[in-house]
Amino acid sequence: MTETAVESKSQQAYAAVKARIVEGTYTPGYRLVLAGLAKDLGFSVVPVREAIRRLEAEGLVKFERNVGATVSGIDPTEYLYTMQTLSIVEGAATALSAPLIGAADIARARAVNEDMRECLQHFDPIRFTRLNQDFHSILFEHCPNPHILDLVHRGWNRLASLRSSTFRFVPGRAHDSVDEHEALLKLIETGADADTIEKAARLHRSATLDAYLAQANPLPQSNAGSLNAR
Amino acid sequence: MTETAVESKSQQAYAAVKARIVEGTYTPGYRLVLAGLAKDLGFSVVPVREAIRRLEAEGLVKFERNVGATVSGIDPTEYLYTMQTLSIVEGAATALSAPLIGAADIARARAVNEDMRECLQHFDPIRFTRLNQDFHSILFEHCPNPHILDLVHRGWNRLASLRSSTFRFVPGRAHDSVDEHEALLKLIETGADADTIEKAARLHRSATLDAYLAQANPLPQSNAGSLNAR
DNA sequence: TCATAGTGATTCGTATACGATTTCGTACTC
DNA sequence: GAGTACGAAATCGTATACGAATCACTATGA
Repeated sequence: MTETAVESKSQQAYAAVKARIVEGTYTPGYRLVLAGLAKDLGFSVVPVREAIRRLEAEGLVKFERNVGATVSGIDPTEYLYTMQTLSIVEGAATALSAPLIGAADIARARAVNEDMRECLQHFDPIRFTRLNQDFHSILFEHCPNPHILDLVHRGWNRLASLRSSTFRFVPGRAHDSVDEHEALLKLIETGADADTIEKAARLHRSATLDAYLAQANPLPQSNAGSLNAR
Repeated sequence: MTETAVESKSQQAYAAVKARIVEGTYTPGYRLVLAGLAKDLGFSVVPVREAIRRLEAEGLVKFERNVGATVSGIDPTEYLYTMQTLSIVEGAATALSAPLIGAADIARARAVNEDMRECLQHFDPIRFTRLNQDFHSILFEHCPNPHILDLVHRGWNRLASLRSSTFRFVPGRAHDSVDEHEALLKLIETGADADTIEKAARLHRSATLDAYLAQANPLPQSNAGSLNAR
């Protein structure tokens, strides 16, 4: 009883390290030493090791044999890959979810989007990003295919760990983003077909990516990142 | 020197167990006992444990806390999820690869497809499935986004471990499949736009899924699995 | 006869210990 | 003065050991 139901130490270690990465205690490049983490958390190295390997599988840390683990950096290339992948799986997840999204969900999403619109005034990239995630979560969480849903979560996790908060780099994108959200809601509300919704959701994300690329790399590098160009 | 460069034991254990699963030594439902595997492979349990967790992350085995691991079964639902996910990521990977596929690749793919066509006579599902993977590999391996490519590989891995070899269940599908391959090649050859290629690749796979569903479940269950259904 | 509590066996979870590998600093030689 | 070889420190990789959780079986009682 007392229901300790405490998760395994591997699990605890995983959650703890992940939290510190996402919250920024461990910045990219930070060296994760097994023994150090173990002593810090009060565990032995074995569960910590397992946690690190899990984080590696998710791409939050890089691990090198006989050398050690470091927190993954904001490699712009990685960011591009992650965003592109996310545009595809999130688009699919949103399209699959659409038929299962009820009026209540739409209302909640719309409320969140209004918060975002307000947020545009005294712009706070962190808060805006959080709201953005809330918004999209409402749209894709009903996805009936757990594998796809898992891929979406992984993508968001990576973005979070990259601490990019794209909107910090491209504040101008925020305004368009809010408008696109409303358009997306309208599509879902009116029961648009899956293909249309998928395309809209995908474009919404790759537009953010393109905005980032345009800002990071002045030359208009065609559509290196966009799959839906044309 | 001598360049043992031997992989870590975790890695060896991972490869060994995975091979046995794919090749069918360990059939679905088979119970993977850590101590047993360890003694069998000559390692200690620690590396074996890590290998199992990796396989779990890839979905080849199911792991339950304090209970143990078993080889994932041919749960039809899992098959559906995997195929649907693969249709999406493989479609995207193929579309992204298309511009990078040269004439030589096309020729190789076409040769493989001819083998498949021959194979239709004295039908051998195992060989046909292998050729099928070869064919598609040529089409998506050039994908410049490593994340997406990784997702595709994982999907194929799962299918392999499920040992479904769909064509064993739906031999009638094989003929159409070969024709669709040729059509796909033509699209790539003529430089069709990414969206068209993606759609074709996706449909090609979901058609296989639909054939399986139709066979497994006589009643025409609308489009439970297909995202591109109209 | 069926339900339930108790007991033993099996297997996982984690700690500790030690060997293997890499890295970095230092001294030596050309 | 620059480059190389050697060695010590740091860190990972794996083995072994023991505690904890789960499961299967049996005995007991209603």
